[in-house]
Amino acid sequence: MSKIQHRNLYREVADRIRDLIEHGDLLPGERISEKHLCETFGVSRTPLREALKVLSSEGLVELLPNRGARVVQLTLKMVKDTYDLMGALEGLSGELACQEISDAEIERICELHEQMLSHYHKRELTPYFEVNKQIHERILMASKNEILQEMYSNLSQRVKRVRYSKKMTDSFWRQAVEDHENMVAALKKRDGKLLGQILRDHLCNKLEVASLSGVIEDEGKPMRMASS
Amino acid sequence: MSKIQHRNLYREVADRIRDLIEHGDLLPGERISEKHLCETFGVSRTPLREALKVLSSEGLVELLPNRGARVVQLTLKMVKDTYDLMGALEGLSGELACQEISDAEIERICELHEQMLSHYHKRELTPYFEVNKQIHERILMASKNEILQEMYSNLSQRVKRVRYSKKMTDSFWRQAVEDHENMVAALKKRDGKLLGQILRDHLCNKLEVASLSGVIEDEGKPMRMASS
DNA sequence: AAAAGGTATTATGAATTCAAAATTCTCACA
DNA sequence: TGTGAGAATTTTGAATTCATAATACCTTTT
Repeated sequence: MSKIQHRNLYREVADRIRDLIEHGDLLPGERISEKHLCETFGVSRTPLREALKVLSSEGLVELLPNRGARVVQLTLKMVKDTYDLMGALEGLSGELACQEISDAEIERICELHEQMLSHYHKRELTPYFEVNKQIHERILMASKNEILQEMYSNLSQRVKRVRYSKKMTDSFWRQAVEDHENMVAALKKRDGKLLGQILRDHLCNKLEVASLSGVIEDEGKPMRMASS
Repeated sequence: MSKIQHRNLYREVADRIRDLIEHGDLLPGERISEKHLCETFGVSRTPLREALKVLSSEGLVELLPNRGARVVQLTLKMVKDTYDLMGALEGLSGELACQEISDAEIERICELHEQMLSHYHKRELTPYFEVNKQIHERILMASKNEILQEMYSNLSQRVKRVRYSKKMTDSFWRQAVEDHENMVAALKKRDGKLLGQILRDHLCNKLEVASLSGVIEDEGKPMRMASS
């Protein structure tokens, strides 16, 4: 692990800690040793502690007065709440996108949609998810609402480290693709209300939450994390 | 200005700075002098700087590398974006509330609604707004989604310091009350979809943004703030 | 008088130091 | 062997110090 560049130190440190959390190198519940992290990054406690404050207000770590910091332990409830929020934000992004998006960008999304369909028909799961993600990202960008984008990526970051088995049953998958067909249609018509509605109800989120049930230790109790 | 209590210093400092910003004692664009604030609060630079980091990730101040901090200067676009987001979050709160709320709490909201109607009929603007706010807050609480509540209050904080004249024309006001009638009806029926829809479209937000046009210096340019 | 260049001052970024709280360890005693 | 009081150690919270970047000031030159 290479030493950190000395520019905007606290921000770099925050980025690195985010990575550690996302990749499961820092486990939830586990106490974060300032000293240890300082040595790993080769920085003093000042920027490290500043980074922890930021991460705390991002909801990634929690600070216990006089007792240091720890990675937030997600519960099923918290993940559900987060996905509900992300759904609402995606809905808004759809509404706004219809007002703001350019014809060229609609065209680009249609192309991606075709690609996605192709992956669907060939049953190529990973590329399907990749293109799927890009479509959602492009709609989010098209909303031209930066605060929305920031909030969405913050929420996304919070739940990134949860690994669940995406049990893509055939009927689920068909439904998802159908949703996307409707999305593209709504986008072409620039029907914001409709696109928003579809995105809010898009089963992608619901599916993910549903599949969580299998990975959960116990309702209201901490969740199992990915170990990498 | 009394000295600060020495417990969770950075948090206290952040609270105090939030107040200063909200009340217009720290003006947008103006550089925040660390030294000055340290003296006012009677703390060292360490907790102050930690507080600034937090406020920065809350979107209240911006940090310029090697050039200190300043209060974020809101533009009309930023305020619009924020209100769009708040609308979406209120919509979600409505959907969730219908699933989670207790009959007693519905009853309580109905009472508040009656109060609000009474203020409306007597044309008591300030009490009307007060009760109105309480109703929205209670629906937000009823969603039982803490992250949603946090995000909403963060967004709310960002635009709090903008003072605009609420030009409550008669037709606007009547429409708002009608919206509330529909909201209460949807809540009683526990029709989440409907309540969400109403809240998203509720003209309260739109109205507020609309009235901003009068207070704005220039599109895309910084906004005039309240001076207190 | 205005502009340019260079020095002095100030403010910020980060490391270090100091104080206080929490944790661990030791050892007496049941 | 287990338990608890108290000392020693570690860790955190906050102030201070040090280094560097930005700003202000002052001189010099045209």
